[in-house]
Amino acid sequence: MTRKPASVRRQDLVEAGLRVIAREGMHGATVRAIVAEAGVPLATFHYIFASRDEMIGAAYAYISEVPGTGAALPEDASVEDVVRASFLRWFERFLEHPEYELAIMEIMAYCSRTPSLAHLPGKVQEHYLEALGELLDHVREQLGITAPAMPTREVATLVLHATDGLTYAWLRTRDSEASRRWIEAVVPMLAAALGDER
Amino acid sequence: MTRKPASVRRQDLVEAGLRVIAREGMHGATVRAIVAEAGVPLATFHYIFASRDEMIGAAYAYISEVPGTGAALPEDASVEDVVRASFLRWFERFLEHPEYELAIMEIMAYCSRTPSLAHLPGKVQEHYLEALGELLDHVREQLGITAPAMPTREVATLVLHATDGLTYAWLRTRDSEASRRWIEAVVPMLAAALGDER
DNA sequence: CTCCATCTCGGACGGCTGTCCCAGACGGCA
DNA sequence: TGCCGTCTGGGACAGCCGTCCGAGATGGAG
Repeated sequence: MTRKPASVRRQDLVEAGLRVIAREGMHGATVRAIVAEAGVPLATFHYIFASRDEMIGAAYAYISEVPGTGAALPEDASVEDVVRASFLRWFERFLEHPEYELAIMEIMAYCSRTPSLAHLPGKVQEHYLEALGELLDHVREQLGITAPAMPTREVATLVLHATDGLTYAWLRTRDSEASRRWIEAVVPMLAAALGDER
Repeated sequence: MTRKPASVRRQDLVEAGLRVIAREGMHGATVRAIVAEAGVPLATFHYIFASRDEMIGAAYAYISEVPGTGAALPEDASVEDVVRASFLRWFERFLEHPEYELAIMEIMAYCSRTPSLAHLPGKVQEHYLEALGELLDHVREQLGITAPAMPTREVATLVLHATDGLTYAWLRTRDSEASRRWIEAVVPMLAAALGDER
């Protein structure tokens, strides 16, 4: 086995762990399955992590560091057009790897059940809201919105709840067409909150 | 042990299973933990269920049979008032046992990972939408709404996504005040969809 | 009362789990 | 070159897992 510093091994294992959880679920993500995915011997795992829980926590924290969807806006777009395009782009990316969103949901549930990890979901949410807020501010600037109907933070909350609701519902039904219809209905509401007052 | 017909034992075990999942999570809901909760010997479990998975499926199906929140409307209420009151009542009930919603989320994830149970989440969602639709029609009738802005089914979808989003987000943050603020922002949108056109 | 379907229940099975120990191999620095 | 901190990796541990067996208790039907 090629010799690697612990920090690199750590990231390898975290990424392998996420792949296994996405493929097999939290139930099948045993230490042995993860080291097999990473191609390292079993004992390496506990050389890097004190426990399996620590690794799960590291994986959950790792997730929220992945960057959001950067946006490239068309020239003469309305607020509604921009919101629709952004939301749909997020959704299409979601559809490429829905099992990852299921994995994130499972990890969240596991963390909130585990005392030593219970603080993480709140931090992840905070990270989401911050990243979303920056994105929204950027969009508002580009669209020349000067008298917003709602503070950025509140709009970010609105959007996050929307993606959360869509994620949960889609994972139950796997009905992408229904999801797109729902997006179509929600976009005007989000656009109204993002745009200028009245 | 008092002698009971299999059908009653079955329900006992399902309810005990739900209690254990709500308390310990799917991870801790072992067959042994469930029979201990129900107060029956281990072998009884496999006398009733062919496998643990079968019991999980039965538990998930059992959930969607629990009735929704019946509503008692005030006399001269606006559409918005009714929507707000209904949503807040649902939320207060949610807050009484949030660990049950977490349990349902975990069961949903587990089912959608397990081939023999993968069809259940879709059925549960269908059941939700149907029950919600009936409730909404009832509300519309009482409020004298004759030219709805949106078909019932679509409004039900809107509401379900809203509760899903709130559930997911609250479970991360456990911030009830933020949730109430979000409800306040969403209620007008839902009311507009529920009420008469324009 | 007798019979038999139904239900109870202690115990055991192999397999898998997270964690740990310890000997050994590597490779940068003195 | 020799040393020593860093990393590798085989193997083992106790414990828990889902599932199964088979003998015994029960109680309503005939």
